[in-house]
Amino acid sequence: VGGDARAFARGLVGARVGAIRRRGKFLLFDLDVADGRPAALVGHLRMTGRMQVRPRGSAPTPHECVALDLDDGGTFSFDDVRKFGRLVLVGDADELVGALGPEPLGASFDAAWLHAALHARRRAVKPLLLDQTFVAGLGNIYVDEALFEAGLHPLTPSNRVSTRAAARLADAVRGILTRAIERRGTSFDGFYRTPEGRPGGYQSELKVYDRAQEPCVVCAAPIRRIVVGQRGTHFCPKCQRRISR
DNA sequence: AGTCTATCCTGCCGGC
DNA sequence: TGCCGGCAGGATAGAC
Repeated sequence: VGGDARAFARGLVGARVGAIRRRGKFLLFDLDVADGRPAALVGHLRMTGRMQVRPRGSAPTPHECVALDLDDGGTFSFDDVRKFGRLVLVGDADELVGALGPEPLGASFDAAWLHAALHARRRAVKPLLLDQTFVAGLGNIYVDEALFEAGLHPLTPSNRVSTRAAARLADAVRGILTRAIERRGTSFDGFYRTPEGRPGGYQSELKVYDRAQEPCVVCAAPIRRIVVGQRGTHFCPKCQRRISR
């Protein structure tokens, strides 16, 4: 979308796909090509993007933006209703990957690291967690859920998060992501689908996200919705105080 | 440097 | 009924 389609095609024709990796929310297709051509195809689904392989000659998906014929008879299809997604050729995928923060399910993401990293900045904790260069892979839904689980108000200054609260937050982030992956994602708005075309199941486990005015599952106080950094933000005013313990 | 704000895009929902 | 304004959100460019 918006790029130079001709150059995109020129860089891909004849390229061989090597490893396929994920880093944060990015999908990386390493390309085995020589002579200075782009070395990786980088994809991002953003809100509504979908990638799938359909039989060559089959009907394009409703909002197909890119179709790439593969040599095994399939067609790689990138479909995106809102055109927020990206599919870009880059020379060095490690450049992009290196700019991202640690993987929240990786070994380096733990309570001690998180506490130190939070205290190295002075920013509201929610926008910081959404910053992909701080931690890679967290989106709006899971940040709201993690902050609730940790009992942290979304506007808490990052350098005021206590050691104990940072430990709760690290546990919450890992637990929620692990559970959400088990349930194959969150499909509350009808957009997100698994590669098999089925909705995920985590939406039924959401405790604050999209639950404004509904009772908190812990204390029954009405869940509040505010806007933080242009993002809808949901929290329990009783369970998530501004001062962390 | 670090932090904040506007922008992209379109299907859906609520209000009149 | 039908129309239309407003809302949702990840990343990024540009502003301060």
